[in-house]
Amino acid sequence: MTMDARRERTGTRVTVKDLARDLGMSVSTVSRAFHADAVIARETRVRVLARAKEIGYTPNPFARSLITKRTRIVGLVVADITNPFYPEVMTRLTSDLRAIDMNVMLVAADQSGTVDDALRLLLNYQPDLVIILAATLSSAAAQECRKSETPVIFFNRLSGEAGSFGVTCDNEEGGRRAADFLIDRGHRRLAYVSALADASTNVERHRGFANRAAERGIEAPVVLEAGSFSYAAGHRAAEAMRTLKARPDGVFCANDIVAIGFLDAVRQDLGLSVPGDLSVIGFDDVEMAHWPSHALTTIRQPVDEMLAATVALAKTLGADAGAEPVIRRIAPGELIERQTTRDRRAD
Amino acid sequence: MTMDARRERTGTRVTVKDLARDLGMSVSTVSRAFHADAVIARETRVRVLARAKEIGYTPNPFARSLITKRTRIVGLVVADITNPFYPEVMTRLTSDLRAIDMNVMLVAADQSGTVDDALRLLLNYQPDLVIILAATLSSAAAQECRKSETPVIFFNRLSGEAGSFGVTCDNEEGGRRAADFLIDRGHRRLAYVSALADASTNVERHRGFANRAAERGIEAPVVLEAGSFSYAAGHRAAEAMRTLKARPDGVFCANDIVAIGFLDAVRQDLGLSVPGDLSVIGFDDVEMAHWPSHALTTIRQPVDEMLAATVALAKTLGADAGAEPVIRRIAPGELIERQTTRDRRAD
DNA sequence: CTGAAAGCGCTTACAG
DNA sequence: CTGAAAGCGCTTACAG
Repeated sequence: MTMDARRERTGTRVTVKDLARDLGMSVSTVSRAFHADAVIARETRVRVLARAKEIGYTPNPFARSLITKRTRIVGLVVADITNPFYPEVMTRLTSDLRAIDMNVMLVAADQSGTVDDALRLLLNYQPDLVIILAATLSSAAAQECRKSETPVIFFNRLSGEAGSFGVTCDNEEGGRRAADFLIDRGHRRLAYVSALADASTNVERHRGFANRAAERGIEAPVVLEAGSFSYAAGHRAAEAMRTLKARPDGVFCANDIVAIGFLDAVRQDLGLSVPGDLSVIGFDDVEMAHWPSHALTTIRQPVDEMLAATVALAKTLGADAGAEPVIRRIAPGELIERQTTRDRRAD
Repeated sequence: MTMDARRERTGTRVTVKDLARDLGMSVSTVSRAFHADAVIARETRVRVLARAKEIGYTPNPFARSLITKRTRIVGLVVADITNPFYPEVMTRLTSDLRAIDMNVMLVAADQSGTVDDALRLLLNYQPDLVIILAATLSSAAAQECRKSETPVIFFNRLSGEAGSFGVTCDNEEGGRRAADFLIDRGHRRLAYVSALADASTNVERHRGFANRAAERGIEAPVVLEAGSFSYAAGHRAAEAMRTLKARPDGVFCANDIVAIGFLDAVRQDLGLSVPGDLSVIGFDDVEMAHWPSHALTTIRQPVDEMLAATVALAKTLGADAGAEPVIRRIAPGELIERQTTRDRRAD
């Protein structure tokens, strides 16, 4: 049977068998050529690899994982995609992971609640690793991961579940810096715009902000509830400011997108001036924060370092799925002063 | 051997064998219960499915695809992620595909050029279908898809390659509408801000705009080269306007993100007023277009319909991979008038 | 260092 | 309608 006839019969792919026959070697030998740590003559490996390239053979990953129990698939679970911080993280993570030969299977959760089903299907593909972006897991879902012995990395937002990995910014420190920045510049009536109430990022940023204010003898920051990490939520929080007896002069928002929604509403609907009447600080430094239309003062999220830490973790877990769970907390980047804050000491 | 001991030995998963033994049936029968079109007694199927649910059995998709040659994987290739139009498309596509039981394997191409390698790896996983978002394929890559008989759908941006599927907006019609809108309101010196020069979306929008202007006896629109679909590119195009002898009074931008970059630069760096000195129209109606900070007049991209068409196509191709290639062109949504355009007839 | 054989978890003709 | 057997494309002890 000619090679072409064979390929016709078995679908369109070249298999080990084809390659072995072509080279006059056994299937075992051919297979070994593709495993760096396999015992095989140097010269044999070279011949196999060369010929494989010529006829376009590449091992079928499904057949391989059936035996090795490793799939080189990482499941990426994404929810809150309206935050412009995530698209970049997603794509960069995907290409960085590809660089260490891991493939990303994407799971999108439009509404919270659907994550569970999606995750279950994902788990079917036996990912070597699951990375959760911008979401948390229900404890049922977390348990399924544990049961299938799939390590989970929470990126940015941490989870209460024990036994999982985490990579996050030191959000509390970020909150403290925001407080210092405002207080140093003469702000005295602080407010925090709170996003998703129990997201770790939200809680920690608030805590750092409030604690630092207390340490410096400033009245506790008022909390304006936005409710989620979105533009619309920031908008709503500004409306809520109407009901306050005393207007805050320094506002720290849970993140940039919330800050931008807040800004737009404060200026447009409340008719106030920023930074004239009040200063606003965000968190993340997403690209649009530097656009002149927003020019938002904000704290940079150390994305590069977070990404690097995540990939390093993925690599470790690739070698040893049973590694000890660890939370990596990375210092926030600098506070970037733009045009939504000003010095009030002369007021 | 107890079930638990067996699960210990074979990793952590329950297999057909386990379930068959548990039920006192053959492996074949159990397998048949999971295929709607298999010949099996109604009652048997019910029993199998019920017990499967109890002990958490679900067929291993890898083992299955080894035989069926269908993976239920769709490869999603994404490039230009800075356009906020895409994150939404990506996640919605992912969940819609999940609804028809297809899983998304993500490939990110940061730079053009890397798509080829990424695609090759993807093809290894034998996706039933590849969807290309915001990118084109090199002809080498396109040929690899053909060779492996993997259907390709181009979403939004079309490709010159024959034999592939396409879902796009009727961009030419969109361009015509932009021209009519501006001309009807007294604009006479038109300009087009061109993004990626040979992207089909860019070419078609420009063509429709220019053709309609010609039909209505208006001088051919000046072309301002932005060079890509990004904020920074729009910014550059505004700078390029400095060298023009006559300033345009009506500008149609290749898409919203380019328009926003253009707007910011026109106002900030050129010190011009929009819509006072000139009107600006975008294309897409991304979420931020309605933020008061931009309030961009734009043409809505019919995302819902495009998504629906893509999923329908995916379904068809799932049933019959050899379906006749087709390009679906969907009428653009309405032109939404906001605050970057005004009526100049009284000027 | 290489090859023959068993087996990963499934599906699907083929008998009965 | 059900079961035994072959086989999908690989990897990996086990001999030699």
